[in-house]
Amino acid sequence: MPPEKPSTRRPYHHGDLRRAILTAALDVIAADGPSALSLRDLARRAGVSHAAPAHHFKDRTGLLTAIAAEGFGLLAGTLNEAGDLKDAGVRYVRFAREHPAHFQVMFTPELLRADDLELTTARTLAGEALRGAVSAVRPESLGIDTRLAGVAAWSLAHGFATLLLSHNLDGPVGDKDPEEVFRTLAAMLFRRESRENT
Amino acid sequence: MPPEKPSTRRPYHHGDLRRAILTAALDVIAADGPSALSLRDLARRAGVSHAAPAHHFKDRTGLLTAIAAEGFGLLAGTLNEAGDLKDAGVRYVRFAREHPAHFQVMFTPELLRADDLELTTARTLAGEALRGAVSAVRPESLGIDTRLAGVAAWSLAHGFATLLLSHNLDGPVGDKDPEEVFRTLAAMLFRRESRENT
DNA sequence: CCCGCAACTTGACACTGACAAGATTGCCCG
DNA sequence: CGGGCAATCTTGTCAGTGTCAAGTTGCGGG
Repeated sequence: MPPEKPSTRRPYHHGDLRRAILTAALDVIAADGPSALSLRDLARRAGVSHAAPAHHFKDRTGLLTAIAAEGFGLLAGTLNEAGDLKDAGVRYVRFAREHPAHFQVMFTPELLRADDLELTTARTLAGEALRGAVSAVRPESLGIDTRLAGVAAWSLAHGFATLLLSHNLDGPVGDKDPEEVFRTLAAMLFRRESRENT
Repeated sequence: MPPEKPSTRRPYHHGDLRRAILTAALDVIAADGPSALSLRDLARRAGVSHAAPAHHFKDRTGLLTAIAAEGFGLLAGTLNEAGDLKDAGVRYVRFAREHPAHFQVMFTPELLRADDLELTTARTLAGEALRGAVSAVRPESLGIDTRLAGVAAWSLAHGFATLLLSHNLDGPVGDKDPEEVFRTLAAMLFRRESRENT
């Protein structure tokens, strides 16, 4: 008898196994962190054999590197749409909240293949987007070195996002909208000197 | 013959296996991150059997939780010695650089036993030290909510430290002293409004 | 002195990432 | 149109890991 049992029988070719494994991996990482990620578990979820993922990502490191590259691409995209620097910061925080798995992996270099081409180019793109947003505020008009202003803005946004994801701001921020809170912080950092009276 | 070969013969009891494993673990984590940590490897380094670590830490999670608790203790100690808030920030950054393994584990909650007593008390201590340093600047005199000022200061220091450890500031900061750079950032955040003329 | 308990060992099991070799299938080129 | 080829996926295997259970060793207090 030929294997015509289409309802239960899986096709030999998954169709889009790469995407399926990526999204499953993102779920696992968002829930339990990168250390909880198991290639065999992802294969089981996708209904394929335990060695199938290796064909798309070669490695565990390869999978995580692909995730990081995708993350930097997404981040660059949203940063490039930002109006001003404060908006860029808000988008940075929003990105971390909407893509926690990407975010976490992007900034854990020991999990990544540092010389991967897709990764490095995507990261460069995101870096340029960030620098663009910073230079738009003309920090030199505040008497501040542009590069330092960039580091300050990035540190503030990155620290806020990181603390948020690690549930260290649940107390202070409470149920307030994190993006709104961050807007206040950004205002603290880049307020003009009030030379005008009052 | 009695076992008098102190040079080659290992005693059955290690002496201070707990500390030995902790420091070995810190080395591994600082070099290759928490995911590279293997209990069996630590046991080998200490010259004990593969199950010996479990007696002191029960778990891999237990070991990491102990590291995090120790880290929060150290952090609380140094923050309590800070003169003002800027100094506290500098100490925060210095702590991250001098104890990168502790720092990384402390802020990776999915690796920790969240309800561990030692951990929660140490973390609370560190949190109080931080709040103390923030309240000392009387942020309300700047027209800023104290709680938000704390979040801002913490975010800035934490983001800077995190980006530093993940080698994301190697370009911008270069070979400059990171603590000095951070001093500049802190000054940006908490400068007074220059109401006085000039 | 001895006995109890903490520190450590030995052994086992299920799970994992990685590799090698084979099976299946879509599809491109003749 | 059909044959082969390369991409995709499977099966089998190996060393390494965390964790548990059960046994050993040896120190210190009764």
